Amino acid sequence: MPKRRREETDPSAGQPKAEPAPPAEGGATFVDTPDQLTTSDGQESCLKISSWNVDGLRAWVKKNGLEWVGLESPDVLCLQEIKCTDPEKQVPAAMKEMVDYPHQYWSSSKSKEGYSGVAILCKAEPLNVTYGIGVEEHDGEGRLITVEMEKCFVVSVYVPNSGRGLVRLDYRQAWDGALRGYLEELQSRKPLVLCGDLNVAHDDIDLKNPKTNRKSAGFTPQERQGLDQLLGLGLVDTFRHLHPSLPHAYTFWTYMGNCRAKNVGWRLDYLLLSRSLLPRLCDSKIRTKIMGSDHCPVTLLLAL
Amino acid sequence: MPKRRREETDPSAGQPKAEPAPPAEGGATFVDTPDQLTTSDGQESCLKISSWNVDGLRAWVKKNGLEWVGLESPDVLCLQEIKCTDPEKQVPAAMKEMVDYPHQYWSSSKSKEGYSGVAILCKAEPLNVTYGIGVEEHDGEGRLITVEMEKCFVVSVYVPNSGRGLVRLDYRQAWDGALRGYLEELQSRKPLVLCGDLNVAHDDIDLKNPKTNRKSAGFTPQERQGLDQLLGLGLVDTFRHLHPSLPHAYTFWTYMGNCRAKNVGWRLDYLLLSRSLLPRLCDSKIRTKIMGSDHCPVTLLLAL
DNA sequence: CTTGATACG
DNA sequence: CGTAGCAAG
Repeated sequence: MPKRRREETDPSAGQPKAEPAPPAEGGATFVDTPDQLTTSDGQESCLKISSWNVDGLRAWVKKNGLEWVGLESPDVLCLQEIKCTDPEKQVPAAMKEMVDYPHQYWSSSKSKEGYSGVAILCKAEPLNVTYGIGVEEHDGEGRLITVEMEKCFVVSVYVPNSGRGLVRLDYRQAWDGALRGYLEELQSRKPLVLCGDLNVAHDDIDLKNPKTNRKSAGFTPQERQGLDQLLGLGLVDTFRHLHPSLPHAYTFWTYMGNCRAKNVGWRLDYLLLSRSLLPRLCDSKIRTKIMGSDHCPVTLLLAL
Repeated sequence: MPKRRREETDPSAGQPKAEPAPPAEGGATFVDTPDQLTTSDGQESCLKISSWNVDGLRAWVKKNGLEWVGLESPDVLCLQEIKCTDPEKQVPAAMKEMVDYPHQYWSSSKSKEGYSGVAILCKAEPLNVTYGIGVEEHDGEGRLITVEMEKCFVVSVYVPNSGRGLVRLDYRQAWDGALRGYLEELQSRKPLVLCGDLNVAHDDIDLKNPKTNRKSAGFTPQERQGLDQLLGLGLVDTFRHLHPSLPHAYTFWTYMGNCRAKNVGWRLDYLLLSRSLLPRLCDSKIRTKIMGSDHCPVTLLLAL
């Protein structure tokens, strides 16, 4: 019997998931079922990976983001948009001193102050850590860190936003291509988990208002095709794989206009898994209710 | 018997003022005695003028600054550092619609956004209103408004800060000179009351730490001499006139380091009165306890 | 709407 | 420390 990561037993474990039901108030959302702690063939989860676009690490810490980290207790925590130009000095002590996460890796934007930036925190020391995608022109904004584990790579990524008026769509497409090249090479060595804010809703089901957003950053044909091509590398959108037609499941809501209360959101945060690891997938969760940013965290459970 | 401005009778009216006594907690401050509502020869106060550096009008309104205005109910209210680039649009409606103050005059910085700016609000319509000191190079930052009343001019002024490292001390001295010229001419026509943030502590008694601030903006010999020269025009520092050696009486406390709680402050806000009106002086008050800005308001009572 | 950097005090 | 502007999302 594989080692267990906690005491709890889930009565619904192994049962098929319930599909959507309208909530009592606010906009429609999906039902948050209990975590599935085993694979379809009964292997138990032992690797938990979470990802969260924190929209400013320091503000997020003040809003008790760390409390959730303690409760979720992932083995690997990927963060995006930390907005710390100098992580050494700017990351709050409470974060740096978390006893469960002695292995912390930070990357920040060299060009713009207080912009972008990603991190990976690990309970166990990884075999190796690398920063960026190895292409000078795409590695100045602190957008990617890779940690190498025994059985896989884990990547924390913050894909560039195409901007109001799509002013940065061209750059975005260049980035998407470069990221693809990087991941293709990486995956040729070992399977991988790509975690983070891909800044694109893949399909109509992945945002509240697909009709009116076909020309908006995050839902242009170009960006959607970029994700298509990423999946073409043999990466699986784990959440959508488990819930092929589950609507109202979003990970981002703009702060404007009370969108979160109305569940007017976008699914921008993904946990992509190399197809070879799909048999090891236990669950892929969207922690819809967790507050602290304009994004919510997502969590992957693997029997690895 | 002169007309009365309110019902209240003050039991200590006509009595000599009590001088300082250390407070129970926090730093030493002066005892806030009741308002003196008559002149030394028994004429009753009928003109009340208040001045307040609000350090951002919109934030100050949110902090209920208007509530104090309603309670104090001055005939003329002078404000400084309103930080509204476009008063028409940016002054909160609650302010513009105050029924007691139908006559409102605003001036804002044309050069820097959200910087400086002064105002005068009147219960009664003034005979005339003018903006600035009539010198082009000193009238771009919204630093002075003059209203003409029957018996006097009332001026709301925000004197330029000399800045960290005294980077603007030269400009400050030019301003001080130009202000002097303006007031000299004004006073030749009618006595005046100069209200506002003169951005200088006149003497050692006017700030908590004179020793360590001799080279700080607001206490340089140059700035202090500027105020000397202003007084040389025949203007009386009304508060100091009434309390020649009263220490710990400040109108400004930096937000840094909890200075207000410790009464580590500066007396930067003044109510200067043409000497000819001195017989009409009833009282000059520092409303030390009134919150809403890093300055507190000051109030002048005249039998005019 | 919210973060963070900047100017100014 | 706090206000107000800005860029970015």
